[in-house]
Amino acid sequence: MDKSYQPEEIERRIYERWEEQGYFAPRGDGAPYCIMIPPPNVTGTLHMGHAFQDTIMDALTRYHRMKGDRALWQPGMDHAGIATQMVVERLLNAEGKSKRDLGRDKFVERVWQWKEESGGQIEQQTRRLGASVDWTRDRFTMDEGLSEAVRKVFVDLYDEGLIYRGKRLVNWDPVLHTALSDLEVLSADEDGSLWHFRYPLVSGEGHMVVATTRPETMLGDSAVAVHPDDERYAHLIGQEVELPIVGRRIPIIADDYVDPAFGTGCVKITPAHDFNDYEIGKRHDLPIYNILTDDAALNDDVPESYRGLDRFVAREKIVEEFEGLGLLEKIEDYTIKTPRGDRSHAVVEPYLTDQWYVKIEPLAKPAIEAVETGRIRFVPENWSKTYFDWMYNIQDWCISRQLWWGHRIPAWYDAEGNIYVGHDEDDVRKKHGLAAGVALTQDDDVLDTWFSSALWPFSTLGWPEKTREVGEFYPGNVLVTGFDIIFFWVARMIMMGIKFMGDVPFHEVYIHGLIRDQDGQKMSKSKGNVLDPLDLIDGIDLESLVEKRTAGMMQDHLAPRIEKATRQHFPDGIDAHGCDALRMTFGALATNARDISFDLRRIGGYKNFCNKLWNAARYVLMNTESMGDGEFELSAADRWIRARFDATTREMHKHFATYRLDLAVQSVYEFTWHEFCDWYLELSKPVLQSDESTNAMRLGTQKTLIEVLESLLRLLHPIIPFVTEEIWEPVARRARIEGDTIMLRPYPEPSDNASDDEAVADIEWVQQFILGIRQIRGEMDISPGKALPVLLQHADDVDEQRIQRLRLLLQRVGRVDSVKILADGEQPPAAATALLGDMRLLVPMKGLIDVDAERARLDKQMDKVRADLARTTGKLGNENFVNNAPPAVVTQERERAVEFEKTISQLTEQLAKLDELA
RNA sequence: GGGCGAUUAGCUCAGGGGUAGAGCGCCACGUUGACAUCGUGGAGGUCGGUGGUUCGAAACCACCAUCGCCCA
Repeated sequence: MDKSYQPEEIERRIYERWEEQGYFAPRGDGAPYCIMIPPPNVTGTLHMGHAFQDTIMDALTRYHRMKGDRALWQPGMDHAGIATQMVVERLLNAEGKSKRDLGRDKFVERVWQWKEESGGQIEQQTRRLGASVDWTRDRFTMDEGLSEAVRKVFVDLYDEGLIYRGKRLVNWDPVLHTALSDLEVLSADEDGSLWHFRYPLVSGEGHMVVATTRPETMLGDSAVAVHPDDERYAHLIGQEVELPIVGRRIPIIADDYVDPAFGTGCVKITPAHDFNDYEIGKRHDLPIYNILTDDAALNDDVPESYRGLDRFVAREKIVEEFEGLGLLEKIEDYTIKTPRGDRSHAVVEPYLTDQWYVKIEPLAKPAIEAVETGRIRFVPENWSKTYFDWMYNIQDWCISRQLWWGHRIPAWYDAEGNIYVGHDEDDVRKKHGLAAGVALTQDDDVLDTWFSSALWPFSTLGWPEKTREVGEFYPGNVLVTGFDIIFFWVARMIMMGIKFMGDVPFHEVYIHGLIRDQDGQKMSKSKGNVLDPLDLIDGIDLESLVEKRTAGMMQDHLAPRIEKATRQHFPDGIDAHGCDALRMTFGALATNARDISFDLRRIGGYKNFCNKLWNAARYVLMNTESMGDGEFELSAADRWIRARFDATTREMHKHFATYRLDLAVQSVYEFTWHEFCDWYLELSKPVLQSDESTNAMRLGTQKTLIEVLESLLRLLHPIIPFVTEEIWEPVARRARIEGDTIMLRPYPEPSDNASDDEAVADIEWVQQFILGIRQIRGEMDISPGKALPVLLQHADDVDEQRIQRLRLLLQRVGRVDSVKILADGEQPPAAATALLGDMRLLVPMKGLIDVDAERARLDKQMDKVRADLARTTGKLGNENFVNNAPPAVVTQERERAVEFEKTISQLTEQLAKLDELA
């Protein structure tokens, strides 16, 4: 073995072998365990969030696979309609072409080409992360099988009346020319104005003043509304105003929606271009005047001088004209919530179009119940609140998109505009008895990308065909995802799963936090703070990193700033850390927090951990070469480390069961480094190296070294699969364990044996002894190599026995040269002191120890103990405490007080001794 | 406006009614036959604020402050 762990070559080699050997496929006859990967979009490459999520899912899958479950981690990718179409359109634009130049078929072909590239990259990245997904079952949302599932669901829902076509106001993206669902629209405060317009009363008795943030929409006004209880305007209700510029007479109506305190209390009503106004229009049966085109320019239903103008140009012109007419009352600065498309970032327009909708309420009801009744559990539990809030207020889902990339809606129209829905044209003709001569054209629109994602838990398993997998792996066990897509995805999977499979798609939803940069900022290309997980694994030099972060920017002007920040944050580029170090970092970050700041400095520690493990293995292998058979004897240290391993195993099971990978990482890190390496390996050295030990003792320790290490590797494997696999092979051979791979060996189970209290107490005593000596050594600046004589005062029988049994450990590990028990009454020489229970460890000072330094050291200890004692006596002096606290707590406090007093008297005595010397 | 969350060591974060924790960073010493990607010792926090509940609060409750997210 190399002297240090070198991950690069090892990782690739091992992953290839795992995949070739088919280890990722479900196997055995254990209980099925299934996780569906949230399919990444084929829009590029995986980011830190994916890598984080993949690590969690892989750890869970490997854990369950090792526990003997028939584990399936289903991989796949999402076609991501709008997102992918935009990426490819941008590529085309860069070539000076548009999608219209290509036409629909060629364009879609081009997107498929892109999908192959991007998908290939994503798969390679997934492999580098060590993900044990079953590649043989890889799926894509636009595969034939999954498309069939989409069509069936659409047709079934339509036939049942749960999908309908309707003319409604939608969120219209005038750049992408498509409808968006509510979820795809992001609103943010932007600076704007509030314009106050005068609308003259037809009666000629003055005017009404309406306030609006959208002047241009006045061309489509159908009414002016006031609150029914608003006395200022009560007499005007039922009268009319004349709409300036347009010249249309529109009524003054009363509606509760109007807030009399806002502006003048008069509101212009534009049913075609505002969601609230649309509702009011419906209530009052107002005419709807659509004034916009698909591009959000004004259409031909407005006065001639406005036709064809962009909405924002028209706005200025309207304001000017009002001013010219003397009808502009005033303009106020005003902050408005501006809705923008989450992909195009264009200001979205409420726009009246024909769209397809899913009637959601009948689907939402059982989905709410599933969480209420606990058939689905959110982890952390809190997220169910978010889920409920949304589900109680859910709106019908607009599922049609005016895109080219996606599942074409399986609906056909005849010349009269009649709608026929079916799996394909033949099916439609058969179903409706349409002759071959009847011309049918298919709906041009495609489905919202989340429509197919909603079917993912069963479409990937082969549904609607009755495959074995559907029976076996549906429902899945847990969905691992971020809270940002609870509405987009989680809720819709639950609805569709219950509807079409008659059961929930999974029983637990583990919601993890979102990875942000070291400052808590969301990682995004335009901020230039994205990290490629592969760069953390393989490392990258500064110039390449700068190049990577600034290439292909949508906004070139940001590049210099990004370059500067990058050079500042990563002056030396990024070191290679290996996949396991990255995975362990992600594991440690998998807390319940919703935002996770990824600080590069954390990963270094886990790289060192891998190296530590590697070297521990080297030590174990070196020292077990000559391991024979025969009689063996376990020492206290052997028994102690086995007990500690057992306890750690218990913790690991608990942490996996509760999705606390952070605590799992902490437990196993602590055990590996601080118990196994720092103590046990050190304690094993005297046994292996001393002439005093017997063959049976040596063999006992050798067996313990190899057995605990082998088990430890299995304990760690779900989190750091590569290094554990690499080490496991020689270790397992040495331990005479069969098997080609650690990943199919059983996960350690805690033993049923009672914990080995005697051995634990022995070793804890040894630790206290050695720590006492080390403390003296450290603070007295005595070289670690210098062996010290130690005298013991007040040693009781137990101490004496332990000294006999454990002397070798004290001497070798504590670097103690001799241990001598002072007889009662024997006068000790001047010495530095450490306390171990009632016993006092004395290191004679002659030539070694500075009296003042020792006094300072003891004073410090004294201060601490006195403070402790004061707190304890304070408590005990409080009648309420003694009467009300649980007896065990009171007893504990009393014992503590006795301890502290004893310690104080010992320290006092020792300080007096020092004074005698001075 | 409604909802949710965060505030603990210099940094990143665990914890949780009974003596404040980890990793990283920092200081000192040290090449001890696994590991200098290391070892040993050490410094460092009145747990955001104010009230309340309690024998006891960093933890539970209320309010406030600051920051953040989601929904109108």
